[in-house]
Amino acid sequence: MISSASGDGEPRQEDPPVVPAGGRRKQRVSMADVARLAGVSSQTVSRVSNGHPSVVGSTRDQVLAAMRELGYRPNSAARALRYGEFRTIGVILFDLSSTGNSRTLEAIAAHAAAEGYAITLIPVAARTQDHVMGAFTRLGELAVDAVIVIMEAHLLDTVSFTLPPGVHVVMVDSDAGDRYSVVDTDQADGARQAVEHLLSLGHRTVWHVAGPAESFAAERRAAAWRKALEAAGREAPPVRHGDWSTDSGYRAGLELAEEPACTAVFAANDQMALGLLRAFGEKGRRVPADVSVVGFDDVPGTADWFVPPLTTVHQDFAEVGRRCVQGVLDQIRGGRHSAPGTTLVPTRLIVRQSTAPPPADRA
Amino acid sequence: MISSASGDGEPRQEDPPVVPAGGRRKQRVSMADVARLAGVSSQTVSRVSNGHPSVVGSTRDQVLAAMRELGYRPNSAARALRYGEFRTIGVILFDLSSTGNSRTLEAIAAHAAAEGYAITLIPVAARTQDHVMGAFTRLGELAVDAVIVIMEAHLLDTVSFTLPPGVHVVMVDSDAGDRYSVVDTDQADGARQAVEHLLSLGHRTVWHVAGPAESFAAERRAAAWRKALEAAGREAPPVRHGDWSTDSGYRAGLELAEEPACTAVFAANDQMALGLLRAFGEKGRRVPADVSVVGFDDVPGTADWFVPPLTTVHQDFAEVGRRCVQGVLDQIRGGRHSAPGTTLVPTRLIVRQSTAPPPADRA
DNA sequence: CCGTTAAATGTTTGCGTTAACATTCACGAT
DNA sequence: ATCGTGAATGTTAACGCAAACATTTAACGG
Repeated sequence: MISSASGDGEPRQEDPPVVPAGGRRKQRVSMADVARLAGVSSQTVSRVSNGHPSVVGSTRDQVLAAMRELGYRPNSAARALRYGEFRTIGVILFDLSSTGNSRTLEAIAAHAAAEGYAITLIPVAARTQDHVMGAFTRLGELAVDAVIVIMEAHLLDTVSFTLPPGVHVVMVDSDAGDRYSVVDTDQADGARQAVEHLLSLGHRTVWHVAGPAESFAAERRAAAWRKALEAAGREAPPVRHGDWSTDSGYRAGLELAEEPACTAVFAANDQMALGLLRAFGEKGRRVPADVSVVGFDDVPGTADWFVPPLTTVHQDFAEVGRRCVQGVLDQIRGGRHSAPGTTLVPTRLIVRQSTAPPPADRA
Repeated sequence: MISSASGDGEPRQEDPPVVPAGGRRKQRVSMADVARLAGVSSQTVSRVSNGHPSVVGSTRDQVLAAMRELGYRPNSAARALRYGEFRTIGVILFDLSSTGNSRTLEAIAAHAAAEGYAITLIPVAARTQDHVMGAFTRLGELAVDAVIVIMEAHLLDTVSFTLPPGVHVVMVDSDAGDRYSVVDTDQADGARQAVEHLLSLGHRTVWHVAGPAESFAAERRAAAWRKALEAAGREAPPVRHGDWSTDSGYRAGLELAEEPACTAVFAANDQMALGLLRAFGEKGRRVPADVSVVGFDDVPGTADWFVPPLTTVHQDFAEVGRRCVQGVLDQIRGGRHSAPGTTLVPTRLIVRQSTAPPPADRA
């Protein structure tokens, strides 16, 4: 019995093997500790830890055993200090409540992880210059090699100065393509598809419920809507502005229901389209028999469950996230900084049941 | 393509003054650099940087000026190495696509930021032991002082060993309250409120569409539903299991629509409730005249826009996030580890228009 | 004037890691 | 034997910061 020396055996199962007895002990195990136990130098431990080839098998095994026994894990702060990089990407954003943002973030996190990068979140409390400034200040003190900014560009104009040197940047959803590296979904083409779909069904023109005026995405969609109508030689009806919320779409819908000429509406997002559906329903305007509605976003598990299921423009947020990560990694690895330019991720129209030809008397 | 439509053409714009001319030079400015320029020792720079009192005004100003001129920012890796802590909290989660998770994360990020902590995201690619294990392994190499785990507990059983020592943990939505520190919404009480509301309207009993069997939250809600029925001396009808998706709710709804005795349904989340509404609509069962429906979650901007607006149990995700951060900070500051125990965040029933007394012939 | 004290600043050191260089050792060629 | 040669391992130094300790300076009572 090898264990006789230790007095009693330890038949008890090791409950939480994780907490070192004292609770507040020396906590971290360093290479030196492992080296001591394995009877080698800490450099050898480092080599094993990094899979360096010139360590003979027997030594490697000893070191690995010592690591396991002590529960060694490398100290990433020391590593970062040594290498001068953190292998971390910061993400600055306003809110996660929009599907688009959270899905983009999810994709960013997944791809960054695959590349061995961690994601640090830098939330911005409110949409004010002050808070944005604060976030960028915090960013300056943070351990990140690059930043992905998910934010309307106009809020950045006054703070771009404070972007710390040596930090690479990619923006999402921005019109700053002339100054920064930008990834965006092809808003304009999505809006064009929506309008052309409705026109091809026989509608005279298409009404538009836009997002808030401060939003670049909203502006883009509105501009493309107008352009597509002009290209087809149709008149553009007056625009209603919402704030992305279901409620604002509802209010716009109550107004539009009173417009007898309105047979087709393009809403700048699905939430507002939902509000439209509700308003039209209450006003006795049937969708799609009397009015056709197209949304934007294709919120999964929702847009397809509207009554009726919503024809909408699908955005590929996962692809946006992927390209963001690709963008910052290119910058980091290439040593370049923010090469200005815009990458557009295609959108596509998903035709469901909220669109149909206009009523016969208005065709 | 970049639409240069914004063609303002203002070449007068100041370049960021921060980048040292060479563009790609030694990049990082250290305390030593600042010290040299200011003509002081690097320790004095350190003192200024940390607001230490014993630096005379004139010296402080000199140092601050030098910092500004060089664009100095402290190296958090060195700081972390020195202090032995990272001021960072890791968050492990499966997906951000559920409203609950993303809202919880948002609250966590906001409160952590307020406390001077950063958030590092550790996404888990898929719901398999392998992937979970992988995430925890990565976690071991990550620069975090504590971890918040947003995940069904049963997936953790086999991996709990690998929780690195010295890392504090708080779990969300878990039944591991006996082993870990857990924060959860009061699922059971929410379900109880839903059932009692329906019974008080006069329904004989309440049917239930549960979440997937693996989910602890689903199990809790189902158990509380059953208990509330029993407490009222009612029979519990057979449970349908969905998978949280709208579609699974729809399928369950098609079945329930064939049950003439079914006048009240409690769905384990809003998505499935939406599917129910749709199925009942298609089958000619009016909500709430023929059947009452209650959901769970109160997805903002959505549940209140269902047709009819959904009576549902509101979850305070922001509060959950807040308490998670509070929990890990208590552990970090108190030097304690994961004090087992569960904190429950209250839920409350929001009565809208999807519930009503049962049809007269079935009261 | 000195000595004492405290305030302001400087010097040394080590946090954990790894690149760069130094050493040891076995072995085959001379 | 002796000397390379190269593979395996060890030693040193530095990354940027701040605690601990050391030094200088100013102020003041005797």
